Amino acid sequence: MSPRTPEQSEQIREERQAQIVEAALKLFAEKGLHDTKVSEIAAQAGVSQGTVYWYFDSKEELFEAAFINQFESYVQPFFEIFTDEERPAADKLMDIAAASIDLFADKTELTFIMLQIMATREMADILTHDIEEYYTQFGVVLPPLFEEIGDPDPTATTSMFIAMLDGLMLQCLLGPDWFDRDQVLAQIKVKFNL
Amino acid sequence: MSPRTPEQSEQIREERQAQIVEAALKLFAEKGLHDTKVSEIAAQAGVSQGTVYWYFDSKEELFEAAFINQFESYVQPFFEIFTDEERPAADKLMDIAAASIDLFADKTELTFIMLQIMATREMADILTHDIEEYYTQFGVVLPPLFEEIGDPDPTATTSMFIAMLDGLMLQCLLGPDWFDRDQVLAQIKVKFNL
Amino acid sequence: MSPRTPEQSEQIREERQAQIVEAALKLFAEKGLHDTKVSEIAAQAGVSQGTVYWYFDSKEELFEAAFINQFESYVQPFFEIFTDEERPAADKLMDIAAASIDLFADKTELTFIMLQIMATREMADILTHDIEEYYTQFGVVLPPLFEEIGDPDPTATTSMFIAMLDGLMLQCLLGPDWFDRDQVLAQIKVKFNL
Amino acid sequence: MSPRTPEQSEQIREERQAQIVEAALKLFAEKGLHDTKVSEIAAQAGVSQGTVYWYFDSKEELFEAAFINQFESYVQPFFEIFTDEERPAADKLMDIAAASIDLFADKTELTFIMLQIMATREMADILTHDIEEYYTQFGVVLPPLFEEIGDPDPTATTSMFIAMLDGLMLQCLLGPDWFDRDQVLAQIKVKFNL
DNA sequence: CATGAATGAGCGTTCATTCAT
DNA sequence: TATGAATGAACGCTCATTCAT
Repeated sequence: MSPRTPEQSEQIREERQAQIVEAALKLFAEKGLHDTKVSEIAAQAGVSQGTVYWYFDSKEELFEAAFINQFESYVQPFFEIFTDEERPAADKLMDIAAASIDLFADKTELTFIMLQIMATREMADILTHDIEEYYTQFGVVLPPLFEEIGDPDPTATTSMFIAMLDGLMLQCLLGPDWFDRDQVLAQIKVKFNL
Repeated sequence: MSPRTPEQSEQIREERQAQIVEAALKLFAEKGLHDTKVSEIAAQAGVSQGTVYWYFDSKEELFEAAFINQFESYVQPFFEIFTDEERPAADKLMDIAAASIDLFADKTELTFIMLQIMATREMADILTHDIEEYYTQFGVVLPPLFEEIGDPDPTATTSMFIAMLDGLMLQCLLGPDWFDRDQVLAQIKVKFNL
Repeated sequence: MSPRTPEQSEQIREERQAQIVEAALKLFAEKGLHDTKVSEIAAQAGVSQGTVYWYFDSKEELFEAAFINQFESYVQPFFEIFTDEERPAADKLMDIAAASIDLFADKTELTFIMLQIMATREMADILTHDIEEYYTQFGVVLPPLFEEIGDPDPTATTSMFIAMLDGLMLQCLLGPDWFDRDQVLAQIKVKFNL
Repeated sequence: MSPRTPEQSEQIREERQAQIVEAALKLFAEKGLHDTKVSEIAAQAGVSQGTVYWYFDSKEELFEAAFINQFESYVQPFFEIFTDEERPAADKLMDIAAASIDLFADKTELTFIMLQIMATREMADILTHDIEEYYTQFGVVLPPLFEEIGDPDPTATTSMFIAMLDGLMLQCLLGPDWFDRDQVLAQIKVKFNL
């Protein structure tokens, strides 16, 4: 009956937020921003509608929060690979390919949401910006790696490489059986001389 | 004085329908199904809201009609390449790559809409089905071509090839400047031995 | 190819009008004024929507026309009985009862429409007026007949008598099997001393 | 500060629902289902349109709810008379007649709505079913009563009796002055030997 | 006379958001 | 903090009516 300590309060806040974000992520991925009702998110999260608005100012903000929150953990693995000084370029590139495929298969929900953002020109610019930055990073980091392994046109090859990974993402989304992970990785190794 | 002949009626019907589909396509691509209001489509098409409903039973039906209508002309070029008996496999594959890139750049609107459909799991199954069929076709036609040019693993290579083209589509959508068409085509030629 | 004579024109007019009124009557009776669309009436009558408006200024006018048109032939039998000088009062009253029951069974459609009019307070006053006049007529004509046969309270008896006939109408509408025409007529004869 | 207790919530729910049903009943009776706008019901009930939909899924459901809700209290008096073991048959029948007339005069609104339901063939079957059941009850309970008082054809007499009461209902609806309650009751007593 | 395409006001319904408790 | 009742702007859709042909 004693009032909660600030720490407890904080903890509750974080738990509730996480609950709501998780619920939102699931439903947004399934049905998109507009077909997901706040009431559904509340129900899925086991809280009332009012509570959703206690933690987020609007549905859109919740969407952004859900996206950004997850996006960082999404991008993390790549930056770890990028910054590993020791590993040879060829191995790094193979690691990126593998990480990419596995990530898409794992974090399907976020992937769907990314796609939704890209599929609509007028969607919140912040998000589009985040995604563009992510692509840009790849565009900066990858060419030197391809150069290192003697690729004749590192820029174009980078485009192909990124494109291929993104395309595999689409195939993942359509269904888990569109390609064989290991066979495809093997061919990537061959085709890109890794 | 006299009522319109059936031919005139039919012609009017087709014209109006085309107007509306065109307007819808544009707006759907820009803003997605939900953010596009029927009133906007009507205004863009230069007709009244009621007229939209004279030709289509619902906004959703219009979305599907707009999609399917365009989808066929979208897919056409590929089937023409597929069925050309004379052309060597390597050339066909290069033609497909070029056609794909050019198509995405050309028919941006439909491409956006396809992406929207894929980005939402619960979207009209008919449409998803159409798209899946399209992918399946590629999965059937391409492996023999890669086999013909001596590729060691035609299935996996096909996955890579399709993925790459789709990924380039995504890059097209993000903006026209993400890659250089000709350089990338040149690298495709090299990497896939075409 | 020669133009129609005025007589032919007139005949066509009347035929068309009759077609439309008949169709309207049927649909109004089934579904009521509001649930019957003009397009349905047109289809049922085998003409275009525009044609309906060529003959009637509005849906409401068509409703009234359909009602009034039929109402006269509905009321006719009663006035014939009323004005037959020769027939004894008791026989007249039995005739009225029989005519009433048979009429309700016969002209079900109009009966439904009358009921709809009565069921809604704000319905076109003209129609309500017609119906009230019809009741009033009965209220004027019947008491003397009951007086003639020595009824102690002709006014109250008239109310009962009319009410009973109307109530039998309701039973007719609910279904044809709610009462046995001849048995009920026999009891009317007994109860009202006819 | 603290959220409402479940009891408070429940109470509010019931109050609001009653408000809305009452408003709906009034307007439906006056103008019928279609001519009554949800916005009008909301205004009459002193709530917003949204609130109407918080309590009822659709206008039609509200119509049914309003009807059913009231129908039970409508029918109640009759069943009390039916089940009174002591009272002689003749008295029961007179009670029924009196109760019927008074009910129609009292609960005019529900009576109008019943009539609307009966006047349209295609109206919600549940409601028609309720009304039919009500008639059937009378058809079961009344004949033995008439038999008890020595009526020669209890079935036919029952039809007449019910019909008369319904017909008086119609006269009530047309206006309060169409008949004199006590005089008519007196004549009923005479004619039906009660 | 007749057609049916076109109109647009109007209504039912939804749902993000607010707020009293 | 949390609830869920309440709000009302907004939108999809209907359909009586009009009008060019």
